[in-house]
Amino acid sequence: MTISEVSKKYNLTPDTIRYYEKIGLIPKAPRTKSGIRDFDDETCRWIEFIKCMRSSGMSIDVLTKYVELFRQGKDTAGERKNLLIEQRNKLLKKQEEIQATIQRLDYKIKIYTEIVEGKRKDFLEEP
Amino acid sequence: MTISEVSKKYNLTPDTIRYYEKIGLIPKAPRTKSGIRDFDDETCRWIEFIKCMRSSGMSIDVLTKYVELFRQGKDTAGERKNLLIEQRNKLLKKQEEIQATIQRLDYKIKIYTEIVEGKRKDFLEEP
DNA sequence: ATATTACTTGGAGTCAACTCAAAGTCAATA
DNA sequence: TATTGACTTTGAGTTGACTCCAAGTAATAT
Repeated sequence: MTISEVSKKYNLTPDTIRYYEKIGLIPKAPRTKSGIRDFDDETCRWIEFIKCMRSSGMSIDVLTKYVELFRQGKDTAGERKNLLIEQRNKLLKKQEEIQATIQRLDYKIKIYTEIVEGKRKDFLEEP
Repeated sequence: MTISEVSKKYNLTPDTIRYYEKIGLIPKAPRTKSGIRDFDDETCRWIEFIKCMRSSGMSIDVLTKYVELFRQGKDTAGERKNLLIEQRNKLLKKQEEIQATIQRLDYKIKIYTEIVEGKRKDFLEEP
């Protein structure tokens, strides 16, 4: 698979994919004899994994650490597990923050609906 | 309230609060005769509101837009409502992404637990 | 009266995560 | 054979969101 095919498949720009490879966030993709990247399944799985993790806001720093541990082999399984647990906890916290914000937005949207429908004229100009 | 008091109350640095004021993310705080900020309740409520919205990852750009509409008065209530709805939808999407990532992490953590406990020796070195 | 401390400003610097530009290579087509 | 288009690299530039610095002022403590 060429970089542009992978780029379409995962909706990442070729530049981003090359950047991820450069910083060690995904393995170095195999190359054709003329030096062009020819992505194999394993590299694609890494891209998909990284994309999923990044989409939740996980930092590149943490992910490169994970990838690095991975490359060091099975002895680092425990450390990788701890890293993932820590990140999961961060995501849970983030989820709570988002939940709180959504609830607040729901309330404000309700108020705005009443205002817009003219059912509430006593609107205090408050955030 | 001085800036350092507000800073402690909301766990934001004074620099961040000044920055928020400068870019119009919060109203200009009242000043003492010697020019020092003396935050009132309304400004504090804005800070708290902005802090909550920012904690969910909402962009400064969108929030300044909201604040700007707010300043334009009640005619913009409909537009503000739409803006909030759009942001709520974004947060819902983000929440789903995080949820998907957490589930994936849960699975991986389970696998890692088995590996660490020696219950799984057939581990394929896959992301 | 001087020193300390907390504030003020404008502007520069930092960091994460891309994103773009320039110059070059290679395979395929007109 | 020449051009086209997709790839390559290195390195610089951008964006968002702060964060820090230097120089200055004002109120308070010694």
